[in-house]
Amino acid sequence: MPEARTETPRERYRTQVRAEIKEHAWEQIAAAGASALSLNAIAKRMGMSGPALYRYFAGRDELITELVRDAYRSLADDFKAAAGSGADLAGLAHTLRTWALADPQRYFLVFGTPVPGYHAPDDITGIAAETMAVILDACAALPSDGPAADFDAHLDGHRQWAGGHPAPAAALHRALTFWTRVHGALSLDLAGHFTGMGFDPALLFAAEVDDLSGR
Amino acid sequence: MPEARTETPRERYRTQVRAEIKEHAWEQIAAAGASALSLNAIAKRMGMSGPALYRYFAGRDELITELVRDAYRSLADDFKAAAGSGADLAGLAHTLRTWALADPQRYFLVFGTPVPGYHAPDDITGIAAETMAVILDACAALPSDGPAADFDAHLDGHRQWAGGHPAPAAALHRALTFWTRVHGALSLDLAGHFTGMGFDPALLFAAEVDDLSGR
DNA sequence: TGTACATCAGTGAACGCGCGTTCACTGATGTAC
DNA sequence: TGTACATCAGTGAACGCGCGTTCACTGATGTAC
Repeated sequence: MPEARTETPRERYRTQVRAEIKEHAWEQIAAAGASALSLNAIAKRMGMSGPALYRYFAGRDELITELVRDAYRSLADDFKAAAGSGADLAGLAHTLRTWALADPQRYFLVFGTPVPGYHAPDDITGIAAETMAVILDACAALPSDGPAADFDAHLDGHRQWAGGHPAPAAALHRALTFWTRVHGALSLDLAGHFTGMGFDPALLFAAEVDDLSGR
Repeated sequence: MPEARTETPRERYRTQVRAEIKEHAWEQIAAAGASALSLNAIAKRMGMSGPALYRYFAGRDELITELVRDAYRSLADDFKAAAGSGADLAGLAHTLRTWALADPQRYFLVFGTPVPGYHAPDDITGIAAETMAVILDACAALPSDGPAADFDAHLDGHRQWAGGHPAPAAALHRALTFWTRVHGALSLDLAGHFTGMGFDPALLFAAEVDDLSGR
């Protein structure tokens, strides 16, 4: 369709440079953590002057927010793709672990130490909800057995976070449990708290996933 | 005993000022995170000039390492005190949660986003081992039931991290599981990932602890 | 008890650095007639 | 196809800031005789 609003060369260039800036930002974060991210350093690596970046981002804060958004987006997309390929809860756990190991500092940018006073924009919260929805689906698909925990009753009365998902309370509970357990094993591993202990963190993670799926 | 080597006034003053510097450092970390810790800012708050702090700490890095060490120390002491008062595994979980909530940024200094390239001194690893020993004792005291997980066999062959603790593999497994689950629920909570979701994070934590203790 | 000396806490100036960000400007690229 | 103009990417200088850290120095506190 020739009438379709197509990108001008300038626009294409703009989005390409923006992407390149982000790539360098990620490299810098991977190397020294998010707090060491510097616009000037990025510019230098790209062979341009510092102020040039202000053509593409309003400032450092906007760049970081954009990186956070991209990180959430990428995780949500990975989850949806996994679910689309028929992944169950264990498959989602594997997806999260792979995503985290691919770039630990990206993981920590999202799930690590919060900066006091920072609040994520609303649309980012929305992307996080997409991810949770995939988990909820997977939990609802599992047979719910065993005795109901005390917590289940509370969840039944406080389920707005599930965005209207019709899953039974036991499934909501399992979704939250999935989230916390998987992050517990992952974050301690990535933070290096298992190094030198001798056992294989991957097996500990697998054991948690087994326990989570078959109960 | 009058012969006991007693502190000179100067030594007392020194240790007191060192402590005061650390207190201001913790306040600053609580307010803006560890990456915002600044020697000059601490000095200003104490009404002294920046270089004065170099009488007490070799530099910023030494101060931070000392804070990390104190944090580990304080957690290990709390655990030992709890165990000494007869706390079981659930009691230890409560101890950890209380410790974390008392100063979330202290928690994140120890268990949060790692700085790439930083390695803690050996004595800190030793303090962490003290904490783990308390957990292992509590796990060994619990009746071990249920079927052995695949992971247990691996742990039996890789138990040097337990420091010679004679607990059976199932107890080792439970100790690690305790550690990861409790951190999973805590770190997501403290990082604000549950805010606005509607349910009570304390109840989720309690549900995890219940599951951990009675199985 | 008093004097001479050593110790040490704290100061102020200075160094060098990198940061985010603004501003006026140049030069190339695209658009309109 | 060519000319006039608008758009916009990128530069270089500059501002103000706070940082960690060093250095030579002052002045008070403690020690030895």
